[in-house]
Amino acid sequence: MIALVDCNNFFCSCERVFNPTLEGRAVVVLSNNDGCVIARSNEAKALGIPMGEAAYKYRQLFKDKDVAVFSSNYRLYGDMSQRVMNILSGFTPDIEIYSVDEAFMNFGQFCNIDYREFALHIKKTVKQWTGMPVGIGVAPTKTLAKIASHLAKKNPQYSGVCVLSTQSEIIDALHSIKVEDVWGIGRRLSGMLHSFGIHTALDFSKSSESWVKQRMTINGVRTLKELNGEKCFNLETKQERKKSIVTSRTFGQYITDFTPLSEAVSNYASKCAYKLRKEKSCARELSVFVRTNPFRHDITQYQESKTIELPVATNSTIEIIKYANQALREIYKPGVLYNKAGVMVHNIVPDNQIQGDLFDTIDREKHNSLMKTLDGCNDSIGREKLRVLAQGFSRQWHLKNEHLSQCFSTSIKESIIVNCKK
DNA sequence: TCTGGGGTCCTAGGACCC
DNA sequence: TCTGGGGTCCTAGGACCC
Repeated sequence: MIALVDCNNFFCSCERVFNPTLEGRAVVVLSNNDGCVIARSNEAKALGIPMGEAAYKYRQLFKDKDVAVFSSNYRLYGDMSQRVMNILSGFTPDIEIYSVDEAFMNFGQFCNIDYREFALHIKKTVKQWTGMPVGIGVAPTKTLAKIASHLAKKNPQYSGVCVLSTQSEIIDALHSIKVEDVWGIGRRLSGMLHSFGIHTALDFSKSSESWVKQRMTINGVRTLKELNGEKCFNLETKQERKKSIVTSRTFGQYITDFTPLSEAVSNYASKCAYKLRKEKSCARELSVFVRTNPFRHDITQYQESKTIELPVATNSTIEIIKYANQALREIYKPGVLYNKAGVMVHNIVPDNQIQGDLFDTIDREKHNSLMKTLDGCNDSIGREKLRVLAQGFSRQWHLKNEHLSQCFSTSIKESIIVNCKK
């Protein structure tokens, strides 16, 4: 059996843990730039606030209904996530951290246990130790565990835990789930399935393999088999090396000049380099992209990207910033109202398996030790305090986040620095 | 006025190899 | 009139996930 532990309304719950007055109140968390609604408490869902909608459309409703609005505070959420995952890892090392707020756990190794009792115990422990409410679904496959956790949240009588073990329990569950709510079936495929009269997970589970293969490729077949109790997705317990890393942002205001655009791109490049070093990886390719606001039909649209192959795989901030700017110069067009840019690194290799270059002019040892010092400083005194000059200080591109909560659980060192300065 | 960010996998088709 | 068989690699586009 496989369990899926899923934090309830994760970002909202993180805000609540440190601000109990929010209990019982509608809470929403907005995306970067306070753009879209990306998390809602149950009370906010009940008010009909949809997921992913533009926040400005709901300003009045927020005011009228006294909704607590937060900008996203990813430091806080990342730290809370780690705490929850640490606790789960204490129950079994056989765990896959699937996303910031979800983990699969292998229950197969436990003999003679009552799955429901065990899951309730996990749920209670997480709540007690971190304040985070979770729902748990237990079933023979990952896809069914997803369905079980969905049911655990929707039906109060389950008290947050739903176990699907017998055939009849599974059939009842499949009957109650819409096909578009099945893991792996998105908007396009569910639309197609509806047109064939397939509306519930149970309808879909009865489809023939060849029919599904033809219309939904091999992934559809895997989902089909999983719904019928056959494991196709294994637990990925060890973290694989990332195949690509992206840092991109929508700007708080439009940018036209090269210099601030270059500063923004340099900052994203620096972030990519930092992420690479944390993964002990280097990249052999880098892309930069820029674009205008696609929602503004009144302005000339422009969107371009440029990919550069690096002579030697690297994770040096200095080098990556240099190539990012080289790429940016090739796609920069004056007079354009840019509203987003990003840097992507790919063709990633382990940092100890790098193909050298006979004619390399860079002292890589020196870069490495400089980067170690850079990270050491920034990890202890606060992010990006020490930076490459190209990253600039004007921050014309900085994000709008007018409703940011404190970094309750991670800001101690930074506040010490501030106090020392005072 | 105001609409996020970061990933993965699969397939078809083209180019190329012997 | 008639033109094989088998394979790899790359890319763009589409689909999905959180």
